[in-house]
Amino acid sequence: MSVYADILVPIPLPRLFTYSIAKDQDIRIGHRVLVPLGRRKIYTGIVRRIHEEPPSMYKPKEIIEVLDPAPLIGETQLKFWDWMARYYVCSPGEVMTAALPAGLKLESETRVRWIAQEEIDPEELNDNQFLIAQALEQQNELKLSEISEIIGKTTIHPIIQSMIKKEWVEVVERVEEKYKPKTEILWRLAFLAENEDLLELSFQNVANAPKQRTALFQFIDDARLNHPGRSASEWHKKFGIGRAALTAMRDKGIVESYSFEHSRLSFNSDPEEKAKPLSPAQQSALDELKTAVNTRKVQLLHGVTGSGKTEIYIHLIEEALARGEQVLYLLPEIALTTQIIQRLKKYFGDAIGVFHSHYSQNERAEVWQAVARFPEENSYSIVLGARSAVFLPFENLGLVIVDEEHESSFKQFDPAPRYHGRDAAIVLARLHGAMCILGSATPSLESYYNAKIGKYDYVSLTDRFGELLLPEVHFVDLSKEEKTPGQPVILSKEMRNRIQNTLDDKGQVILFQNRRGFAPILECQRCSWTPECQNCDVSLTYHKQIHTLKCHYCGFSRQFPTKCESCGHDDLRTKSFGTERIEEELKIRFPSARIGRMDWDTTRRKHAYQEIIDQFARGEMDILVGTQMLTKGLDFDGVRMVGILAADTMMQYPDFRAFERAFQLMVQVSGRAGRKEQRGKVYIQSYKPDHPLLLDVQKSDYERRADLEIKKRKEFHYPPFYRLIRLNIRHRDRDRVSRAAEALARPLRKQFPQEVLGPEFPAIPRVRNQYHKNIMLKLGAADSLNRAKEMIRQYIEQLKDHNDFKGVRVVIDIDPQ
DNA sequence: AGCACGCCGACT
DNA sequence: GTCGGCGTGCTC
Repeated sequence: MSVYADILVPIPLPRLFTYSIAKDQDIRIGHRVLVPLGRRKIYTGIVRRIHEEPPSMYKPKEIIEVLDPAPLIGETQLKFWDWMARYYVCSPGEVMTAALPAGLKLESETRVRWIAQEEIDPEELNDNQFLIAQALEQQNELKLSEISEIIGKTTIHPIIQSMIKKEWVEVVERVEEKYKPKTEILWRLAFLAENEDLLELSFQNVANAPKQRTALFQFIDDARLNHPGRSASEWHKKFGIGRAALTAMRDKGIVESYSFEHSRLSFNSDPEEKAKPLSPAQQSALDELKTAVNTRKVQLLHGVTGSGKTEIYIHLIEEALARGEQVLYLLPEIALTTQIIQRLKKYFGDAIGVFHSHYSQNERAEVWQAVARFPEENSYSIVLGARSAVFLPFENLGLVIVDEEHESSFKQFDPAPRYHGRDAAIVLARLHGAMCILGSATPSLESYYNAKIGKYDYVSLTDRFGELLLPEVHFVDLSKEEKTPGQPVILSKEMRNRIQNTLDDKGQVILFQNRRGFAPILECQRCSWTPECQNCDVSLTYHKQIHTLKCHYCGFSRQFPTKCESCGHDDLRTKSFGTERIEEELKIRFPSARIGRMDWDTTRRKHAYQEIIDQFARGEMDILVGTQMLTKGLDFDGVRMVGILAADTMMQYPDFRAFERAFQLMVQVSGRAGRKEQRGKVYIQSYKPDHPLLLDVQKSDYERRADLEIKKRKEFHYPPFYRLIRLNIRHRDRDRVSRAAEALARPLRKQFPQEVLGPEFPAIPRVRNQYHKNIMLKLGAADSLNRAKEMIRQYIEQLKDHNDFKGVRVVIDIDPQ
């Protein structure tokens, strides 16, 4: 009886493929295998099902090789992958691509090789063939991409085919092990240190060479301590033994050099500290959270900045480790700084692994393996990571922490799977039966609402630890500011004075400007009135080309107003300014101050972000200007003052989450002021200093603001009351996109009346020569999410059958941000 | 995602 | 005529 396996391959295909298993192959579910796919490619696959049903329509190919002795992907992981593909409506292959580090995904590469024995008469070759032949003389083998580069063409297959026909070249498929262990050449004693005879002989051999004699003593000491050996550079630096002495000793047969494989990860730091005792408030929060050990209900920990959430996590982690369980600690990428890593390493030493998108593929493969080894030696029981850490091979996960859970950067945007790290972590915890804790100083409305209706438990920690006081929040009224016509006020007079005073007192200043301030929003120069959408409660965006105001959410558009509809003033202008401009202004206003900037542009280099933070922390900078990067996980003791320069643009951003985000950002930035002893000061520039949102920020009244926003969400049919699905339609032809989007929207409107927004061009309608259009679908509690997804799938299928819509791509984004 | 196949406009 | 670009469909 033949046995078959359904294999998952890392390409965006809707189905699994069936292969036959050879008699001598020991294959189980979750095994990593090598399979042929298509004419010549070879891919890494994962075994999903083993059965004895021979396919009737085709003859299955055979599995080439089983890559590991034991299955690499566990049962729970496979279930998690399935959930993700189903929930986020993507192919299982796309999930596999995201989940498995590239170092563990072998893939074949086509190479062309010269095989003709005799010399070929150049007359016989055409130009392209000549170029390839010439290149193959230099290099034995060429990749297809290299050939395409050499002859400067994209279509190269016919040329290669013609050369194969003449038997000049052949193509070979090479599968390379992508993961490469890091190796180092070490020097050690060539024999056992217990061998007295050889020792004696060796000493005679180096009698006339003082350097070698010194070295020999060290080699013997090392050997007795089971030291693996030292590199040539270490011999030189530490003991002054040069390469010449080493090679001389090798020639005499005393020492040897060998290649030593060592991990990129270090397993040599032990915990230095025990968890600190908790304050009464922290202790009671901890006790409340621990009820989840039995209930397995998601816990929302609402703890203001400085309340010591991390300490509580440390206690929970200790307890999970004591139970022999693994821990996953998720943070948004930008909050994953060395500050938090080092802090946790102090308590847990080598037990903690870090997983980051900045890591190389080899490092990621090693972290993967170190998690998989659990609970053996040199393995990770705790992982601190960004969202992709949810894919690590946990077998016995007992605790999942998602800190800064409100951060929208937890959502993967492109490519698929477009998953939310927090939501995926909650599902992962449920699959493992693990405790799940969401932490934030400003919880997302979704989580807060879930806590309100009792789906989650709500634990609040409102005292700042160790007498820390909430910062004092003051407003600067920009409407009272004298201004040069046509120029926005960047730094008001009062803001400049406050900065000067802080600098005079040797305090540091943080100035915050949301990058979103670039969205062109129309504003009255007298009363700061801004036109808003009649359906969506958001500001309209000015579109210069068509001189129209538009809502990016529902697509509503209106004419450019001739005068302010609030005060009748006729001077309406678009306003926006960014961090770079602020930096310039500061340099002019405070020529002697040392000014730094932290935004997307200045942190693109690999360590730039860390360098800026370190410089600022060491007090080598007086003023730091930046975007929301400043809000995350940074504790600076010297900061006396925080300035928020454009509170209004944050609130006017055309998005239903604008107020939620503005509140979160302002509260989080304010939290950077005055960590110890001194009460920090926060100054907020605004044209509407009496805006209720700003007053909530001033009082740090999260709950009032959240309750209010929740009411609005309910009224305007937004999450958490309605689920959103965004359909993104793309094609090179603008009109075809519009027609296809309309054709897709029509059946949706019929099926879900009132709840289809768009189709609309996004703010940037053309990206990389592709036009985009979005349809937003809102699903109420009565609608079944699965039914809706199935329908969308069908509609997209129907769309593709239509001749006019050939080549139109539709991307589905579930719970878009 | 690759890759082959086949259609069609541009140049030796 | 053939070369090469590009759209379309298939991969166990």
